[in-house]
Amino acid sequence: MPEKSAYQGCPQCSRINEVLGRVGDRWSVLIVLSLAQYKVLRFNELKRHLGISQRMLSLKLRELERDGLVNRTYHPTIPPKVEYALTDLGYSFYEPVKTLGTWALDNLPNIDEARAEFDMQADEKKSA
Amino acid sequence: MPEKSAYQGCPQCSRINEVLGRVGDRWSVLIVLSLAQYKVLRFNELKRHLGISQRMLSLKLRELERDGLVNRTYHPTIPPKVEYALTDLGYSFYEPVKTLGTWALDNLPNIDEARAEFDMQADEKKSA
DNA sequence: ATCGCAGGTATCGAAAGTATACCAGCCTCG
DNA sequence: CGAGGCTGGTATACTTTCGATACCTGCGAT
Repeated sequence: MPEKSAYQGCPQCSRINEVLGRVGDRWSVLIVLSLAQYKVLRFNELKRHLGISQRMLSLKLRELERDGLVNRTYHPTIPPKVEYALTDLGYSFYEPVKTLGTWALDNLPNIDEARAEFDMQADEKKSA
Repeated sequence: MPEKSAYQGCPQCSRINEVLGRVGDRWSVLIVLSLAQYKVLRFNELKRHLGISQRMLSLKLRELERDGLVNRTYHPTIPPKVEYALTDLGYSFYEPVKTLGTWALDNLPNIDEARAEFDMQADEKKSA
C-alpha cells in the first residue's frame, strides 16, 4: 500500500513553512531590503536595481502587495508612474530580514571556504 | 537587437542573492531551526519532524553539509545510524533565522488578514 | 519468506523561475 | 513623418527545481 502520508511535520514547522513559502523567497527578501533602503521605488527602478526579470518582479510585487507588505501607488500621469513602498507590516518584516542579509554578507566567505574544502575532500576520495 | 543584459543588479544585492540562493530556502531554514532546537537528529527524525520528502531532505542536508552549516556523522552500526548537528557556522546562522522564524509565527495572522482583504477588494472590483 | 525500518537513490510529472517577445500610449530625434 | 525609446506591464516558450512515489541494500523480528 503506497503510504498515504498526509503528515505535514510538527505544527510549528508547518506554520513557519507556510509563511516562508509566501514571503521567504530570495526575490521577496531582496525587494523588501531595497524598499527599506530607498523608501520608494518605481517598477523599473526595482527591476534595474535587482537584476530581476520583469515577469518575476511583477509577480512578486503583486504577491507582496497581497500579503500586505508592500503598497502600490499608481499615478495616472504621462507617462504612467507606479511607486512601491513598504507598509508597516513590511517594515516589521525588514527587521528580521536585515539581520539575515547582514549575516549573508558577513558569511559568504565562510561558506565559500567550507564549500571549497568539502569539494576538495570529495575529489580526494574520488581519486583514491 | 535583443538586449544582451548581463547586468545583475547592484553588487550587494547580487551577493545577498547568492547566499540566500544557497541557504535561504524554506527547507534549509527549517532544518537549521530543528537542529538548533534538538542539537542532534537522525535522518528519519528530521524527515518526520519536518514533513519533507526524503529526496529533498537528502539534497538539502548534503548542501548544508557542503556549505559548512551542518555536520554529518555516520555510525556504521546495525542498523546504520546517521546523525546531523549544526556546526559553529550553522549556529551563527541560527541567530538571524530564529528572528525570522519568530516573525513568521507572529505575523501569519496579519498576512492572512491582509490577504483576505486584498482578495475581497479584488472580488468587488471584478463584480463591479 | 515476508514484512518492517534504516538511509538513501532513481524516476517522472508538476510547479516555479528565466529569457524573450510583444503591447499601448506618449515623447523625442532625425 | 516615422523609427525608436520610455513607461509598466502580459504572453509565450523553455529550463531548472520540487515533490511524490517507487525502489534498493542489509538486517532483524514475526
